[in-house]
Amino acid sequence: MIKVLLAEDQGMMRGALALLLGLEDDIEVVAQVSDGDDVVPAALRARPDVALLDIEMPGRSGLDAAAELRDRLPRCRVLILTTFGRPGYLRRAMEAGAYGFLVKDGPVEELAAAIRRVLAGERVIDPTLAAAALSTGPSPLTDRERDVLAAAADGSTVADVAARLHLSESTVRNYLSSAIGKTGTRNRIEAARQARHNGWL
Amino acid sequence: MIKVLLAEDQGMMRGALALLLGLEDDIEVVAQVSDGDDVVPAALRARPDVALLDIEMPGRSGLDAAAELRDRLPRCRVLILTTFGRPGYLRRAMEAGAYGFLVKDGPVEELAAAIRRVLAGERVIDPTLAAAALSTGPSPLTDRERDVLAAAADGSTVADVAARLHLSESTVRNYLSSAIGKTGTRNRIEAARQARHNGWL
DNA sequence: GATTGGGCGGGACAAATGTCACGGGACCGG
DNA sequence: CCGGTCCCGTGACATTTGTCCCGCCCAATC
Repeated sequence: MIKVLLAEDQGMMRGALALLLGLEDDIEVVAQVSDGDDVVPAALRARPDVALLDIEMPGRSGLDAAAELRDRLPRCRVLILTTFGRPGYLRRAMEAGAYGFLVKDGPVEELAAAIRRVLAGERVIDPTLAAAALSTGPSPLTDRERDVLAAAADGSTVADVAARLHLSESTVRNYLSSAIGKTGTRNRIEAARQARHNGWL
Repeated sequence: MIKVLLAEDQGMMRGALALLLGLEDDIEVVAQVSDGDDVVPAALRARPDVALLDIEMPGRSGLDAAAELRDRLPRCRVLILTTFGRPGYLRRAMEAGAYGFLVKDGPVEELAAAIRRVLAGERVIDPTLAAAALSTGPSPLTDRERDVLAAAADGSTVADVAARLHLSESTVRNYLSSAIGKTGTRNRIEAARQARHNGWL
């Protein structure tokens, strides 16, 4: 019996997946959580063989949870299941020690198969996505540029961002400018879109 | 046997829901589509009793599809199933003749129950959401303001928007300014966020 | 020990953005 | 017919944003 932990914030999705996985003879869902912060505690209690993690969740992201799981529960294989096949997400998932990376677009049948393959030690990654991740390259943004861009993405003015990050306005403008330059875009909005699209935020 | 059409672009979600609904004794999924433009043709072929529609899809939105279904297949009850409980979405769903409005956050058990209730002529709406929709009020934006704001939301400059909508730059600036004023925000980014959040785009 | 790159900030400038006041035309309901 | 509202446009203006200089400090690296 393969013991699976399921981390997914959308109730209907989580319920449907749990039900669906429960139909498999060799799979048992031993824990369900809807908040990123609950992943590790639940895993320590339930000791799953495979953790199926969404990335976008309340609390910490599935990527952060994956990294912590690798340290605290190395026997548990992590399988990322996400809506967006962003290159940067895949890269970060691999760095966090994930064994597999699935997008929610694919057919449901893939899921149980991926769980079995991951448990067997195989890596499960969509080849198209892997190619995209490699061709896109790692994020060109420095930590600060990323922070500033993220802080400005919601419509905050330069003054807002400066206050929130304890920087001078000049500094904020400079970081935004270089982020815009590195992303090859024309303004902060396009830069933020681009960075988000690539999974750099 | 209740015949259900399922329109949802995310493969895994669609597959899981179909499987799940298939487990119910009195429900049969007679059609599945992943593109908004396929909804009406598929419905005309399969003649479902209930259409379960996502809003955000490639092709036309589930709301538009709902409106067309009401005209072309009035016997078919529409049930909207969406990720975001935006007040404007609910409002538009009702105007498009939908019988129910579910958010994907809720438990899966709700789904089959909602289908049966909708078919019985009942309306299915989350009370909290209904209250939010009423308190938020209808969109204050005129059609043009909405178009311009939507066109500017992706980082396009005023010149881009003007060219795309065949307007003068001055006009675009004026519409943006009034949209910003009406949403009570400070710039186009906040205005777009606000409008999107309320389901006004 | 010198070079490089990142973090941080200043100043000055052009361009884009947001605001305001003001027009005209169309259409609709009272 | 008149008032109101939306559509579309102008011109002027203040503010914000984006760019390009410059500087200093620090850590890693060669």
